[in-house]
Amino acid sequence: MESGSNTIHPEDVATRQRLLDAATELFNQKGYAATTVREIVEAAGVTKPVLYYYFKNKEGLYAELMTGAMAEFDALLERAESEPGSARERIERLAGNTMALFRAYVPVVRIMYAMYYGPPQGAPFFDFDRVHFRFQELIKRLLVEGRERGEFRFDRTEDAMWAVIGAVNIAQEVQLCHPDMALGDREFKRVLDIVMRGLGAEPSAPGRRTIPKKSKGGTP
Amino acid sequence: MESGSNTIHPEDVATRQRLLDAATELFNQKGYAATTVREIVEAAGVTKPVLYYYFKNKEGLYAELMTGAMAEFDALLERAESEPGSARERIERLAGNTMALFRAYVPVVRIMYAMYYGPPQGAPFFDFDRVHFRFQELIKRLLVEGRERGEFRFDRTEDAMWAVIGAVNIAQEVQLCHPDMALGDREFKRVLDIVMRGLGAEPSAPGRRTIPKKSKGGTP
DNA sequence: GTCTATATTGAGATAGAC
DNA sequence: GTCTATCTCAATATAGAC
Repeated sequence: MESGSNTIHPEDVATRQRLLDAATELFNQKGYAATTVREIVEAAGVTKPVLYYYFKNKEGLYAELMTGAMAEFDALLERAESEPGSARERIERLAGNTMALFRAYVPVVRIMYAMYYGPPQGAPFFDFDRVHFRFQELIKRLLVEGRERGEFRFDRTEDAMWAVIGAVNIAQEVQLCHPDMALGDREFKRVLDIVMRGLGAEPSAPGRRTIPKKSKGGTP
Repeated sequence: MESGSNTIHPEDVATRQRLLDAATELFNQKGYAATTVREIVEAAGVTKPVLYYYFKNKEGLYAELMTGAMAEFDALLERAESEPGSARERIERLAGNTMALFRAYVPVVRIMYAMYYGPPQGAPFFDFDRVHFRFQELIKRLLVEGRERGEFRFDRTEDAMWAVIGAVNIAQEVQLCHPDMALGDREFKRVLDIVMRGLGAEPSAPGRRTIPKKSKGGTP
């Protein structure tokens, strides 16, 4: 302030981040409602006014956590809308990136799950469903595109969507609840490949090299 | 007591059940911790001592809800251990029965999810993971059995298991969180069929009537 | 202002009559 | 089996000293 500097000092971001981290930790341990501002600032090694400076209040801090993570996922979906590659490639890339983001945000995601499934805690509402729906719609579009291109073969788009999302979803749940048995990138890819195969996709040449068939679906 | 009757009067079960129902409703609305005994008994139209008569206390009532549902699922798994049919049939039956049970217990399951994901609420601990693991193990065994019989074709049992469980899991989540778009028996079966196909299973003759092949895997 | 001691409330739990 | 009346106890609020 006094120095008139318009740069962000390392201490600023560090302090801000320490508050976010401390809040994340505490919200996870005791829940949002049971966590007091006092506990957060003590854990972050700052005083109350610092929290009210960076965030409006406890709700603001919480909102920052939620919107921060959701915005990243939104951005991921945005990018995924206009990416090159076959439908299958795009679905697998989207699913993989989703998992990577999920892993990076596990502590925040825990809070989201607690808010979504848990009892009301007086926290401001966030529409966690919105991004899920957007994800679903994108998957559906990619599936339809893939079917039109002849990559996939399925009757109902909804069914195919649930099969794909089921794989992503279970990988997320295991990551969240049983990190010890979490699926790595390769494991997840293999699970997704099972679904892809179920959707009539060609084997993705893991190991053996196959020549892509030119004639498809003809009479034997 | 005085009549010496050993039959259970309709009023008895009704009262007990009303308490369970009222508690379920309230635990869902406000969470376990925030729900008072007074609210439960008022909602059930009885007085406090009635609750303490049928259940030891609030924890006992809660425990009854949890163990009741879990016991049913355990029984389902028990039965599924020794059932006839192909591996695929058994998996599909198990998955279908699981979904039916899930639907029947949705209100109780909501409480379980809140306890599992939500903040601590001072409720007694229940090992919700146990039944999941048992379910996973059974699925794995059926998958291995199916592969040995030539019904399935997959490299790693774990991958196949996650693909199957992913389908079951997503069906449950949609049932729980978006009942309006919940998968019915037929829809769920179709999603599972996609996974089965991914596992190399033969198409399950949906609609058209096919003669079961006697020779399998032979050269065409 | 802050602190401690006391009051008040409200929740879970029980005794004993009917 | 159910009720009325009561008890215990912990959290919270508040008064009043410092």
